[in-house]
Formats: sequence, C-alpha cells, structure tokens
Amino acid sequence: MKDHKSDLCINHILPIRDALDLISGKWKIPIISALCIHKRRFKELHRDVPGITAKMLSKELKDLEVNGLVKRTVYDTTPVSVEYAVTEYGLSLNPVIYALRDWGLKHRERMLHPEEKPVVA
Amino acid sequence: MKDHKSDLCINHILPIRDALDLISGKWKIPIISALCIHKRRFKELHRDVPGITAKMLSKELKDLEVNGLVKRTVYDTTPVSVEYAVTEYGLSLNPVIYALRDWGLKHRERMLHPEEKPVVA
DNA sequence: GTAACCGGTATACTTTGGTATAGTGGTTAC
DNA sequence: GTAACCACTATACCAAAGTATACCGGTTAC
Repeated sequence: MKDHKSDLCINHILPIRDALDLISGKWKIPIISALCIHKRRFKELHRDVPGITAKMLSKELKDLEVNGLVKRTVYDTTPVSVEYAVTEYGLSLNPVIYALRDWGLKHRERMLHPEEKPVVA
Repeated sequence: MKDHKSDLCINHILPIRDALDLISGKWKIPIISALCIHKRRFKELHRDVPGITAKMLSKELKDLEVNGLVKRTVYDTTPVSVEYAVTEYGLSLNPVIYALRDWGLKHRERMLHPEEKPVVA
C-alpha cells in the first residue's frame, strides 16, 4: 500500500506549486513588496526596485495585474502618469513576503557570522 | 531629499532578494517541503515531488546541500542508497513554506469559487 | 545472461527569464 | 528646435532553468 506520507506530501506540495506559479521569477516578489509599502508610479518603482530594467518592470507589472495582485491607474496628466498599487488580494501575500524577508535577514546574519549559525524555526 | 520610504523599501527588498537567491527555481521549495515532512531516499523523493526529472532532482539536491539546507547520507547497502534530510537550517524555511502553502490553498479556493474572492491578510 | 535495483550522469535540446540598447508619442519648458 | 518628462516598446541577444532520452557501475535475483 502506498505510503500515506506520500499522499500527504503531494497534497502539501501542490498548493505550494500553485503559489509559486504566480510569483515565480526574480522580480515579482520584490515588486509586490515595494507596493505593499506604498503605491507608486512607474519611475518610482523603477528607482526603488534595485537592478530591474524598465522592460522587465513593465512585463512583470502586466502579469501581476492580470493575476489580480496589482492595480494600475492611469492619470490624465502631462506627461501621462500611471500609478501602481497592490490590491487587497496582493496584500494577502504579506505573510509570504514577511517570511522571506525575515529569513533573508537571518541568512544575511549567518553569512556575516558563520560561526554563530543562527537557527530559525 | 530622497524619499525615506525609498530607503525603507530598498532595505526591505534586499533581504528578500537574498532569500530568493537561495531558493529560486521551480523545484527547490517543493524538494525542501517534501523533506520537511520526513527524510527520504532519492527514488522516494523522485516519486513524491510530482513532475521532476531525475536530472533536476539530482542537480537541485546538490545545490541545496552546498547551501546547507539539506543533508546527504550515503549508506553502504546494495545497491547503494542515499538518504536526504532537511537540516536544522533548512527547517528554518518552514515559515516561508507554510506561508506559501496557505496562500496556495486559498488561491486554489479563489480559482474554484471566484465569486467569493477570499481575502487573506 | 537478463533484468532489476539505486543513484545518478551525459548529451542535446527547448523554454523561459532576463538584459542591453535604442526608440516611441504627446506634451511642455527653455 | 532641443531637451526633458513619462511610460513604456522593439529588437536582438544571452544565460539559466528545465526536459527528454539514453546510459552508467556495482550488485543481486532468477
């Protein structure tokens, strides 16, 4: 008989895979993280997400908008300006974002002081 | 003067980027997730992580071992068998994994019942 | 001898994510 | 007229992730 743990495991992994499908790639999480702090225009986002190109920013914002994680508002200004904000649904990624940030901070600590080997659970 | 929120934002993103550097890609999180449930041999992992090829599993396990997230133990059996287990450090990714799984479950719910639009914060 | 086991590896290929650079249109400022 | 603004887009290219398929060595079972 198949190992129960096997089923449990697969049912554990599938939702994780689903989540990763929406936020995979180098830039989606950083973009959402930036917008969770506050809404921004394109240029501001481009400045505040270190290293990203305009092409990637534009592309990823489109994806995130399609997936309902980000809201795009066009203003009738000159020049035209567009504001991006995280949606309510996008905000629901906060636990993921905080968990990543917390782990990243501790990982950084671990890199700086390898002898201490902080363990987080 | 530069927007304070800009600095705050960049300092928020950098540790997230660090974390993503270690666990990016399609398979690392699913592999660690599987091992968090219990340790396994290669074939068992290959069975329990749906869709992965032996080549990718082998490659990603190497990466994870190098990064101290997974421990590899070779047993002097015939045929040779190797056991993979998550390390203490790897276990520290649990908050990330649970956050992803929880979000993935809710996302799935949202896909199945779009009219209800569950919001998680 | 053949097949099976385990834990991979080799090779070629595909797909995807990402980068670099130049350019766009409409408007305003100088 | 040129430059600047904004928010992109076009194009070519690169690198990495990932896949498909065949194969490997050492051992055991039949």
